[in-house]
Amino acid sequence: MSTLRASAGPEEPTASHWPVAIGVAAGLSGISPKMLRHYESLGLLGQVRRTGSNYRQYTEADVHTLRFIRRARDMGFSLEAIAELVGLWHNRRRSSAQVKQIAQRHHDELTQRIEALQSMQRSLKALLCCCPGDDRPDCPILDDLAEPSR
Amino acid sequence: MSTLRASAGPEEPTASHWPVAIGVAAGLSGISPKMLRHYESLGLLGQVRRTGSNYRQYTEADVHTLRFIRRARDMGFSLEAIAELVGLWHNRRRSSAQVKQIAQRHHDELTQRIEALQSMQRSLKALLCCCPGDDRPDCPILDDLAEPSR
DNA sequence: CATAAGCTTTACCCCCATGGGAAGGTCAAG
DNA sequence: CTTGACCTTCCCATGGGGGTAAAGCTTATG
Repeated sequence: MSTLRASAGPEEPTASHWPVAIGVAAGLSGISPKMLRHYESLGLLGQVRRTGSNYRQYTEADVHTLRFIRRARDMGFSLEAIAELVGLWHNRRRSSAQVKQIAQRHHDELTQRIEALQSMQRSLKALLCCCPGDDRPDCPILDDLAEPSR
Repeated sequence: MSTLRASAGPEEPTASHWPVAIGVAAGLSGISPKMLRHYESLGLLGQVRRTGSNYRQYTEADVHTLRFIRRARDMGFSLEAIAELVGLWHNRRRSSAQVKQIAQRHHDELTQRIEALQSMQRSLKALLCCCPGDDRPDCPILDDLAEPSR
């Protein structure tokens, strides 16, 4: 056990000492150290402070932002959209309309992706129900892929 | 106009002379030359014949396989699954159960992906309907991303 | 025959979001 | 001091493509 890690329990919601090292920030935010470095390189976090030996030091505010990012990612926002959302979150002169527009755009993209997948699934289902699934080679799935019936 | 291209109309379903060059095969199959080379490097097509000057030559059977691949791709099969499907298609000792298993697995994966996207969309919708979308900064979307209400 | 246009070849770099791993520096405990 | 966990940067891989460039081949035209 290293004192760099959170001292209390596993996945404790609060860290003992601020600022914290990347491993602790990862545990607290639910984002892997790998991704933390990546997000930083993409500018999602601004500049993270460093120790004399170049270790990253995450403040409580940083970890708060990371949790924000994590939840946005869980909703499927692209990293580009997340960067915009974080920017608006930290901007007091934002309008809720700006935020809503980003969210609405993502919602519409989700609709399109869902419909595309559902369309594939409908085609697939139509073929699946015709296939006997037995030991013989005759298979309407392959037949349709070879030359569609339409 | 080059005689390497299909001679009759645009997007004609049959080519004049077999074998054909990659551009013609691309037009006939609906797969870009780039992807034809990529699929070949992945072993989806076996080895394509070459001319003395190293140009690929696609037979009618090759193009038939390419159309098979194209339709499988349109249904969202992974290239790995497509490789299996092509193998079964060309194998007289296959059983339709083998094909059906691959298709069923893909169907289940689609179900999971659709459900994941729908779950995101539900969360998003719940936030969207609470956001006024006006000029003021107060935004329940940002509030929820910052600290989820539950 | 010569040249230009258009095709093909290989070999790169890019996108998304994420993961693995190497090579080397740093730090606390035994 | 050694061990081993942790950190740093950098490269490579995924899937399913996109593009770009330099070079070579083929065909049509003058």
